[in-house]
Amino acid sequence: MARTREFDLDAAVDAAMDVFRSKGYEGTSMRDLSEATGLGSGSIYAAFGSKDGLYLAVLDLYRQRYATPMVDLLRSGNDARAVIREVFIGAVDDITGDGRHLSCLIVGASMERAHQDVRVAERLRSTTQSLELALYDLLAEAQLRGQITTDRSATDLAGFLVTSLQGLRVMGAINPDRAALTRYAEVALACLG
Amino acid sequence: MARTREFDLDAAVDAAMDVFRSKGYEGTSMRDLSEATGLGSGSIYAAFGSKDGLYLAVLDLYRQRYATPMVDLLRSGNDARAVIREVFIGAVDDITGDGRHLSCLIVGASMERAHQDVRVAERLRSTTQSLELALYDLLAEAQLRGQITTDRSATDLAGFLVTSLQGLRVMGAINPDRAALTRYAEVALACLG
DNA sequence: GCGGTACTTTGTCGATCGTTCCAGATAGCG
DNA sequence: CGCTATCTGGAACGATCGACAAAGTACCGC
Repeated sequence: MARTREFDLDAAVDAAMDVFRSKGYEGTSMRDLSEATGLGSGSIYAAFGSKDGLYLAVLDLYRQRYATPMVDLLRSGNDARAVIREVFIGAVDDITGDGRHLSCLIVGASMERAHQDVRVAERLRSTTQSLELALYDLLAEAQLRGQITTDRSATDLAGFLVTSLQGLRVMGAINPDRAALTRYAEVALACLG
Repeated sequence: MARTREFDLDAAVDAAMDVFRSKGYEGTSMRDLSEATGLGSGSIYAAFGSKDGLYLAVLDLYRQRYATPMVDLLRSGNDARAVIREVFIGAVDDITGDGRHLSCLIVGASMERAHQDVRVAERLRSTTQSLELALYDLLAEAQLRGQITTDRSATDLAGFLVTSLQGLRVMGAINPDRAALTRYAEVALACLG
């Protein structure tokens, strides 16, 4: 080994995340990424190989930071309705959190990149599935305990909830009205019976 | 006056729509648009002024073609639950219709353009609002007739349904499974009580 | 402290970006 | 039929795109 890397790789991915979230994939140039990370383009290419490579790294960090904690929360063993509400409220907070207009990378990638890059599509499917699965396990047990409706299968309810979450992200991008989004989320929660 | 315009302006916007829907705004080049419309770039700039101008024209055509009929259907005076189901089924059909991966321009614009172009943001808000309003009128009357739940205000139910519709578009982009999307839509409809 | 190696920086590559301009073609008017 | 205003396609613009190579720099093992 020789000279050590001077910059924090994670910090660079973190900085790049903000850019991709606010400008999208195609709307972000290597120059934008250089400025945001403080790295020369050479360093970026050495570390990530390409713009796509950096984007994938950003997507993975995003999943690790936002999707994984969500799944963990759902699997924490607490009351089903309570944790699901917590997840929804947390999502609304994310959406309306600051005025920096940082849209959800998952939804953005779904619209812009899923059809162009199979690696992105795989990650999106994987993320969605693990979220659906965590919800399914939670809902199925709650159904057994008679805590929520059995009119619909746990599978359908789980998929529906994820759909609602994605919908909230879109609505929030159009009109970031926290009170309204919260009420919409409450309607979705009420579907659990 | 002298020479008249030779090409069909609407047809050009129509052709451009497919490109923007499959590649997004930033991912579409003027070359793509020239090829799709069969026009030279000079003609495009003469007719629309800029890439943004053409995009706005495309967005307006999209609203006229998809959003307006939806509103008309909701205002047709038929049974609330039936027309709402029809709207949702129609949306699922759109999403899974062909294998050409044409994503919803409204959702795409919400994610990619709403934060960058105020004219786009205005149109998105206007479209969403007229859809919500049509749903509100329909739901409020159905509530009076005792056909749907009064646990939630018609306003919240309307917003929730639009949110679900947007969510279906996102989920469809990740995994265009018509049967699954239909079941998720049915769960949303069941929320009407 | 020295050689070697990995990392960083800088400059630049050809391609392509959105846009503009121009020369030729064409249709309406006198 | 000639004139001319307008439209057309394509050439060309400067800027910027993603990507890369070479040169400089700092660190490790010896």
